[in-house]
Amino acid sequence: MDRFLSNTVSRIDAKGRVSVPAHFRAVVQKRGYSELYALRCLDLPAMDVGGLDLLDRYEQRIAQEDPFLQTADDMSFFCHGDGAFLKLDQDGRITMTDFIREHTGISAEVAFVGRGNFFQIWEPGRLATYGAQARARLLQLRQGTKAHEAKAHEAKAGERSE
Amino acid sequence: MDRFLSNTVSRIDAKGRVSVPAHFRAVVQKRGYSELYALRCLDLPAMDVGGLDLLDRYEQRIAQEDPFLQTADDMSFFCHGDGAFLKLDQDGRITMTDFIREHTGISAEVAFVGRGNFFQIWEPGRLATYGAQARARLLQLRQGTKAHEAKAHEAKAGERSE
DNA sequence: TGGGATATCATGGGGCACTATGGGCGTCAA
DNA sequence: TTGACGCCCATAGTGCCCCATGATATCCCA
Repeated sequence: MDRFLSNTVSRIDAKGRVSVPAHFRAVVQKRGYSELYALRCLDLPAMDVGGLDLLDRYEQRIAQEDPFLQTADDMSFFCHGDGAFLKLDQDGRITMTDFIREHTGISAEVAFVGRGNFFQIWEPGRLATYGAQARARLLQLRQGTKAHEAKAHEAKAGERSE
Repeated sequence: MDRFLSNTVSRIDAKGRVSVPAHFRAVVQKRGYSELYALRCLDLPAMDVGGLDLLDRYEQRIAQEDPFLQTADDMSFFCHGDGAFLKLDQDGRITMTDFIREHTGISAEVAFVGRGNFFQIWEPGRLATYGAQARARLLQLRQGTKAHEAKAHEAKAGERSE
């Protein structure tokens, strides 16, 4: 399968390196990504990592903003900002740069989270917090607890009922 | 028959492997699943396990959302981040990874529960508790009203033992 | 109808290959 | 020189392939 799935935590070694999970590396190869790009998530303390198509996704996102406003430019600067190119060494490890650490809060351990077409890098603690929140939101959606919002999503949400 | 039916408990061996019940394996084959997709249930300490169509359904559902809104992100976070592929070894066994154990509480034994188009994996004790509660709810439903809530409470109280 | 032969299953374990992880060393630039 | 970085190797741990065993179930034939 060629999708990034599941999540793992690995330790950063004394030199600041982390092994990218073997399964993820396999996906990278299967998808033919010759290079990995890491971009700062706009609204989360995480990095999005993927191939060149990841850049397209961000450009679409930014294109949603009014080009006459400062916002679009800020967004672009923020997430493209520094060199966000990740190089896999020959043992399949990447180096956790300050660019990554600053944005994610990563220090000793890294959580890799599959997201289908790309994956994310998190500080494990923050990931747990965010994950719990995301689950709570989904549960709410499913149970249609919030009368107003639920209405809007009702038709769609009936999906997962078995 | 090509539905997952009934339930079984099997032991995990010293290497962390469990045999998937032969009957389930037959269904897997009949349905042409080449890989198994496992997903952490949103509100239960269980894993849903099925073919790739299970994942496809989620992805199609996500595609209906605005990809840059939080709902889409939450959904992807759930079905990709909390999902994994299970590999059947050639003896029809799967390995109980920490990924599964953490969510389900599984340690020494696994309960396989048929659910029609997919099946579930539980820690046997928790399954028993949950089953009792489900039966209590059904009973309450059949008896028709909230007038019998007292009864339901009684049932729950008797069977909750965590 | 009973009893053995056969197939299938659950379970255990050996062993190889690969993965994660640590560390040595040279190179290049500040 | 020092520290960041790339390249290389060593080692323990894990996953996965393959085979062996005993228990059950199924079938066939006397």
